Amino acid sequence: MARLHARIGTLRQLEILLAVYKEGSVTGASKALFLTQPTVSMQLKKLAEAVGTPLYEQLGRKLIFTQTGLEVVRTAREIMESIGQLEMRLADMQGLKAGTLRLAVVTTAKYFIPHLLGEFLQHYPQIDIDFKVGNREQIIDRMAEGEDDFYVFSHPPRHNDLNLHEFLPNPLVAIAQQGHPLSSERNIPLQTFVDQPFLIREPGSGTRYAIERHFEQLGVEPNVRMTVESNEAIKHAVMSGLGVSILSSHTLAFGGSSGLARLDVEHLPVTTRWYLASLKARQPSIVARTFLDYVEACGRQSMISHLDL
Amino acid sequence: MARLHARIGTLRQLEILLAVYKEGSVTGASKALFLTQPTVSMQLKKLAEAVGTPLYEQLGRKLIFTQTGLEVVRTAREIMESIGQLEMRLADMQGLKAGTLRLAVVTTAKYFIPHLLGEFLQHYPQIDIDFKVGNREQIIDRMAEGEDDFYVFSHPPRHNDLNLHEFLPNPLVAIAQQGHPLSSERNIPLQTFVDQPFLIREPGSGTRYAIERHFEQLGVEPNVRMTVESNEAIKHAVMSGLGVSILSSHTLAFGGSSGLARLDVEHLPVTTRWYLASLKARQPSIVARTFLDYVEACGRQSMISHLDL
DNA sequence: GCTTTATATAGATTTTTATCTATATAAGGG
DNA sequence: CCCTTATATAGATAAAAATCTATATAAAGC
Repeated sequence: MARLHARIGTLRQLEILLAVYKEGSVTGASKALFLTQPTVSMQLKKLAEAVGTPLYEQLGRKLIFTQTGLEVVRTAREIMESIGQLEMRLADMQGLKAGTLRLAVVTTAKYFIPHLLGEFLQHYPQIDIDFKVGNREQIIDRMAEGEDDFYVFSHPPRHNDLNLHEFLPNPLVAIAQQGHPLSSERNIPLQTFVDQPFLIREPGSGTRYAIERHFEQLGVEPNVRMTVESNEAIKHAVMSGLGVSILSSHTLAFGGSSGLARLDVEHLPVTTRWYLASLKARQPSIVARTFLDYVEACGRQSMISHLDL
Repeated sequence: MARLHARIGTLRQLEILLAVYKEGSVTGASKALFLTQPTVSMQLKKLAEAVGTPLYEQLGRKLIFTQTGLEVVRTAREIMESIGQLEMRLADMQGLKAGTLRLAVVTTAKYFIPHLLGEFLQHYPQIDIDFKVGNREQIIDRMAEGEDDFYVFSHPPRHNDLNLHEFLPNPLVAIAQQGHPLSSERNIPLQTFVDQPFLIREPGSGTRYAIERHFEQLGVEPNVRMTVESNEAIKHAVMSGLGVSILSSHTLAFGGSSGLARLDVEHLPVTTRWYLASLKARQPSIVARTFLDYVEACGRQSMISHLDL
């Protein structure tokens, strides 16, 4: 019986295979791993030789994994998972709070998450953070890969295989240019507000989703003049008088409301919440559990105190 | 982040660790792996360095695994299991009947199992066989490790987590020295038989277990003069006139009855059966399934045809 | 058609892994 | 006490693994 790795390759080769599978290309994987493309190509060749069968075929610019390749990818994942679990168990035994916390957050959460993380890291300086930002739809897609500890949404998808931890209010408030005629009025009729030129986030964003639902329930339709793919761009458009909008208070916190006025409109703010979502199928690491404990114990209070506008 | 195997060692080192754990010693493992003892010692040292903690301590001549060591053993097993599963899936995909069939059989089964295996291997020459022999008690102990595809018993333990496949009759017959006064008699009274000097297998053996139970049910007690730990030794003792005994027909098959006579005793032979037992918790490999199919389809008939005495 | 993107192969080099022989040290058993 | 059993360490060597630079070939895109 041949030595084990003569039959299945080395751990390094399996690592490289997973990177190629993930990136979808040899060149992409080489960049991600800081290697040259020929290194990756050669390692994959050796792995295929060890296994005894081609792992993928090249179709023009695309790599098409063979069934064998997919099975080897699966096993490589299992092995990496076993190793990851070992490291967690060892860390547990050592009472170490070290490792990587992986978060994927919707765009609007990027305004407060770094502050929350900063405070968390003061307590646990050994923890690394891997922090990805995307709109709601992108984060939902990313969840399918299951590589993150938590996903931060204000409107999590309806899933039975998700753990949801509500952790913070996320009020969506009406804003206008500072000095706007409506800015000095109280209890502005909603219809007056939505008749203004209205700026809204792109389809797929949680903020747009919440606004559309709220307006639908109230039976009003905003006078949309511009769809904008960034909270910052919306703020600047409002500041320059292009229209009014509704944004999360979080985008306005930490000094983010200069040049803007909050409008007092009936039926607003839209009351939403922030959730930490995690996959039930994913065993939480110590780091993940530590973060969750921290958020519930003190991170929440700290973030709320920054929401006054 | 350091390269994977810098944190957990190489697959080879994990293989070696498992051998040390299994053999209980560095020297034992080196023999099992056909390596020198210092090689094994060095590889374990490197593995402990990769993991960052001692894996075992030496207490005089004994190795005591640390908790960390046990966790690494566990992960090594998971990894080997994943690799084993991959190989089975690949073999499945290739329609290959190759791999290793692992059997652990009680002593008496060693008389026919090699013949059965020989015929099986003519059909599937790519299959390797790993074949262990022990008495009933030893095989039951071995089952706790769950490393074998099948365990061959005539009296399997009563377990809910076992699959049992009855596959062959195992008649236990009375024997005496060729030319013995009783050898020409028909329908010998049982009491006459058990009054002869009686030779019996050692406690823990399936044959002894079956005989004791049968005699208990019939309310007789054999005149035991010798306990012998081997079927062959019993046969030779009987041949030289030291007494009579009861042994499985299988020990007498394939030319194994020269110098012996079978006695026609009332209430004998004891009718027992051979079982292939497998653990429900263990996913059967293709090879295991193939063997089971073979046994049920033709191996059984072949073995029965050799039982005429 | 030309340029860009993408993988494979060749050749070379460095580093690492795996293993051996020789020896030292310690513990257990008679 | 001496011999045997057992692991660790030192030093050396060969093989394998990992990686790079250079180049060839093919397909896609403009």
